[in-house]
Amino acid sequence: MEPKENRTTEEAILEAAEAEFIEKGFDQARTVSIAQRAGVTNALLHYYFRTKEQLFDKILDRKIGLIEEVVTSLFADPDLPLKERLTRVISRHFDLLVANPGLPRFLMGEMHRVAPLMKERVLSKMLPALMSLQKEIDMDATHLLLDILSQNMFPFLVGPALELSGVASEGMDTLLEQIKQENITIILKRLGL
Amino acid sequence: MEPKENRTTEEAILEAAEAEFIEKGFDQARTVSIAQRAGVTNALLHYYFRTKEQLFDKILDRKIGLIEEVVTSLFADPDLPLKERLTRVISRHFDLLVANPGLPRFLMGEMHRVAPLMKERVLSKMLPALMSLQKEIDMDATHLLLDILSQNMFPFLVGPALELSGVASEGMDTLLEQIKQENITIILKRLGL
DNA sequence: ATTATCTATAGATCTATAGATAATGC
DNA sequence: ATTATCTATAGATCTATAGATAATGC
Repeated sequence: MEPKENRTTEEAILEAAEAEFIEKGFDQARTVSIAQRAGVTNALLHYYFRTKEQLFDKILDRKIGLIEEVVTSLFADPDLPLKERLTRVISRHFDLLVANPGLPRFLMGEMHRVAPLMKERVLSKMLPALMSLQKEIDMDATHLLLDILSQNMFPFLVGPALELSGVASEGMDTLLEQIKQENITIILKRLGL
Repeated sequence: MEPKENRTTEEAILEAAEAEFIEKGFDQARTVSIAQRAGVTNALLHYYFRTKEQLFDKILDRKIGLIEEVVTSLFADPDLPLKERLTRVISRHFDLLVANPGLPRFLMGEMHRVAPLMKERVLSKMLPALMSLQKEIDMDATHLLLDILSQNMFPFLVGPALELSGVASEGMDTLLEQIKQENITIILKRLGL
């Protein structure tokens, strides 16, 4: 048959792969398990994506795209006051993490694979925006950006440990909202805004 | 021969294992590679430690011991003013990380294995100290502790990415000292100290 | 007559053990 | 006569491919 534009199978594999990779990381993820989740034979996975690594790269690419989007949007609207722009960026990034709570752990865990792609895509695209931001603030702009990302990511990294500290899942929504506001306040305060 | 109290071989394996596990994590670590580093056959590794997992647990135990030590020492000296105690704890913990820069990534990466042991050992031991601390501050004490740990750990987690932001390794010492002081300031400021 | 899918399996990679031998303390 | 060490390999586990067959567009 001709390329039946079979989004269904291909997408099913991609979705299953995303879930599996984020849950278990590259090493613990099993191609057979991914195929199973997708409801296909593992041979099909290789038919569509050739190797486990190529499949992983597709997933990683998507995820980095998400971050890229948020972070660069941060530096759009140069007319908006600095304070508003920062608030927005922090807020959007945090919301992204709420929607993808496994992302920080995933990225950290696969840092060796992530770093090069991250460098190529995110950092290079952001350089001009960072330079312009640098004119508006005292501290190092890259440092500030890293601080924002890290401060937002941390609660998700220690998620499992958070349960330890006895946070019931009912109060989770309000707790997250609280943390978000705290993060905004802390960053702004650091800049004297 | 009788148990020749052969610390040399056993310790060699432990040291090699520590390096390998911290570099590569449990999954990527190879028992053969560990044995090689230690200058012995991999059969010996199994002879002394039975399984890869048991060897790993030995290493993990040591590392958690380090953190436990610092964190609990944090709450010793109840006579010292709060500000001094916190400064000490943050400082000691940061120094520990400087001496073990791979530790944060390792712990995060193996969180599933780490969490239970962490809970059992560190948290339970710390509970009384946390309760007493709670009387002295407004915010949640556990939250504060997590903040301290996370704030200190982050620079090491994003270490690879730090290189990206163009930090030369010559200035590393002073940079780290700077970050440490910043972290202290930030935490104290948050408590109004 | 090209693409999609399946079954079966080759091949690679690792952990762990069996079994033999060397070293050492009693 | 017990412990330490070596060589060789069994066994488990996964990825990836070969080769056959079913489905579909031209």
